[in-house]
Amino acid sequence: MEPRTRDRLVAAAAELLDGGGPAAVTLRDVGRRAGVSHNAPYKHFASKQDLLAAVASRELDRQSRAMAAAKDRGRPVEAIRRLMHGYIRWARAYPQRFRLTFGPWSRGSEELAETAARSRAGLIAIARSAQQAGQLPGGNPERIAYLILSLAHGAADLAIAGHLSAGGKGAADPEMLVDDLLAMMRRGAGARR
Amino acid sequence: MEPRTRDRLVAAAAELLDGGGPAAVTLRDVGRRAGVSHNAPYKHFASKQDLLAAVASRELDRQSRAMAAAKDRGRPVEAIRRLMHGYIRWARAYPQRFRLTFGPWSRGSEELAETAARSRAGLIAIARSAQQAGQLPGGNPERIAYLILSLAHGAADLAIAGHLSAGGKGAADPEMLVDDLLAMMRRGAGARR
DNA sequence: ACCTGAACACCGTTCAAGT
DNA sequence: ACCTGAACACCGTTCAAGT
Repeated sequence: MEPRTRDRLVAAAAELLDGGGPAAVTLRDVGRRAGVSHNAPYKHFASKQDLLAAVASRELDRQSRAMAAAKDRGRPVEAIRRLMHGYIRWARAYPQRFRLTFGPWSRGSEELAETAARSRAGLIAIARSAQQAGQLPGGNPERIAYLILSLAHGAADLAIAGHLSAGGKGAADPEMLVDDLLAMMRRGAGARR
Repeated sequence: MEPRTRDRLVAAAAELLDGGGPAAVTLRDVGRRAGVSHNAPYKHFASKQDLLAAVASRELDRQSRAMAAAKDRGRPVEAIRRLMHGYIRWARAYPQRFRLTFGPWSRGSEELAETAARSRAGLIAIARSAQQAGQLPGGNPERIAYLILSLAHGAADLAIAGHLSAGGKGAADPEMLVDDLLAMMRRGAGARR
């Protein structure tokens, strides 16, 4: 059985997005790549924005699955480290999908917001485990989790934009910053016992 | 003397950008707002992308100036805190300019990259002062500065995208996360003396 | 030096119609 | 249920021309 037209449209849109951002995702090219007319996408998506939201949804889905898979593998703090490194690797490998996913497409799409929330809940749960294991400082686990996620997200975004190195030297790379933060946090947790 | 056409074009572009993102910045509207033909922008900018780069440059310039102004006011760590809070306030007040500034516009524009580098150098200098005053942990001041900047940047970006709250509760806001990180760092600095 | 108006190719979207 | 082809309004960009 052939892959569904809808899936082919989403895949084509993702490829075009990688090539040149949302502006490069023309419905005519999407249709051409999927082997249908430039008009067929409208039978599956209400608009171009809807099609792009579907691409973002697919990316968030994968992230959510990675979060769930990492939940019970190794020490909690190591799981967090692995997840954040993976997040950064994804962002740098597919900067356009990364930007799209956190763009203004969450607006309106209920399902998209839920997938993202589920993914974040997974991270928070692991952070709570790490706290209980004495590998992260105490306090609200949400705040700890969001602190780590915000750093990884910001470091990845700045790296993509080329704003994370002084004169091209690259004295700080995103993975290193995540490790620095986790080390600092571990020290903070240790001081309490 | 009337404001220069060029400046009026940049101002018009910034307003349109705030309204609806880069797609809403049509050269026809920019021209209309500046009181010239839809074609006049091409006498000042090579392309629409160039015009948007000028908007980004203006924003980076302001940031760079804020960085310089904060340099010698109060304790270094307080200056950093004030700067990061200001950064976050700017990002949330003008999300489209924030996104544009760290978008793919740095590519090609030499001047833009230099302004950004100057701004970052200012932050690094303050971080170094804070280290010497025992208000931040030791180590490479660049890494410390980029750690703080990445967190502020990431928290602001996630907040804009609506990905910083679990179910709309808003358990973590960007300013709070910055304060958490700085407090943790101060504790780390204290442990060494 | 700075601006205008016509023109071109392209794009998102709509519509009437076909299986 | 899914797709096509023509058509419309709009946009970035170019060009010849005007002061």
